[in-house]
Amino acid sequence: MLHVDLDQFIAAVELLRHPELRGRPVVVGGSGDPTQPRTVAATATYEARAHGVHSGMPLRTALRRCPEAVFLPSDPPAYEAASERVMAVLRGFPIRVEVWGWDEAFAGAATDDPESLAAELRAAVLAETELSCSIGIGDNKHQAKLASAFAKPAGVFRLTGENWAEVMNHRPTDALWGIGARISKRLAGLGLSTVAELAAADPAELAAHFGPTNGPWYRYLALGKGEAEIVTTPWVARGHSRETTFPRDLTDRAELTGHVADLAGQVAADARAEGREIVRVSVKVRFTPFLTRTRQSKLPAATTDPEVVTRTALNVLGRFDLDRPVRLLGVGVEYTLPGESG
DNA sequence: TCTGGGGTCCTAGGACCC
DNA sequence: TCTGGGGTCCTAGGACCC
Repeated sequence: MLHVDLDQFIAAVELLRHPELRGRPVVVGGSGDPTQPRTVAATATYEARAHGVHSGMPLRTALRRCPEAVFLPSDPPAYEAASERVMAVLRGFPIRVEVWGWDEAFAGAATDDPESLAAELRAAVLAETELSCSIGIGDNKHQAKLASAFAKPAGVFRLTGENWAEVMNHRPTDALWGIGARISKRLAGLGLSTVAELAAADPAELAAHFGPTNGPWYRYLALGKGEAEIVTTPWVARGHSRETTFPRDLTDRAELTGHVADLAGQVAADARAEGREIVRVSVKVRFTPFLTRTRQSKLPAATTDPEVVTRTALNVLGRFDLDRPVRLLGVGVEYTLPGESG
């Protein structure tokens, strides 16, 4: 099992289009206007990171920290196109490829020498797309995914059952793929701070604290286990959503209604374009300063009718207390899955 | 650091039914 | 009404990931 991870993907694509910016601090995000409030960086080059800028940072903060940085707008179609070229290169090899977002893929192959295969994949991707990637080798997706991070930049690393304990045991639990800051903190509260401690924990006690599925699963992760099957068929989306953070808070009822109607129209059009039927509509409202609430409604029957989606979204919006300023509105839908009846 | 947008899965509690 | 024990559906929220 291999995990292919493009190095600094968005920044690398932008530098291919703007070679004159190589070596300069570059920040990509939003419409590229660093004075726009409530917009964050999608990525930052190493030169910008040296000034303390990182992805997720508000552009206005990035501008303060690095006034000489070049700010570029985010251009998803360009990243999509670059991703397609990379995946096409991978599919040219006699391997099974499972695409995992723009800049990642898992690959399965029967080989005695995964390091050589990884080196060939890296060389081919670089030669045909000018993009650098790192490759992790593991017994399963979890191990391969962590290994590719250790391989960065532009390298190959192997993490299997053989060296798992040696490489991982001393690390904090949030080093595992699927355990974030919150769970890691709760685990630490139970005296489980390292991967080794979590691996040795009592599954029943974990289940009591984190639920019957999640608790024991965390211990599995600490033991280096994980999904090992490559799925080459395209992913079938469960649903789809659209949301907007407004540069200034909204308070006017008619404006809120208008935005929700627009968003509902978009998700309905998206569903139609994908040929999917809608069974549930949800509305998300983020109040100032940052309180987020959702309400949802199951439709009496699956539909593709934009009018039904919009009417339902407006109904759901009506169930909120809208007496506080609103900074974000979102509308999401859930689809029927193939094989389910509408 | 006044904190994007788009996803997935799990959990808990209430309603309802037998 | 002095009120057991499920099972299922639905909703809201939390956590994680890219």
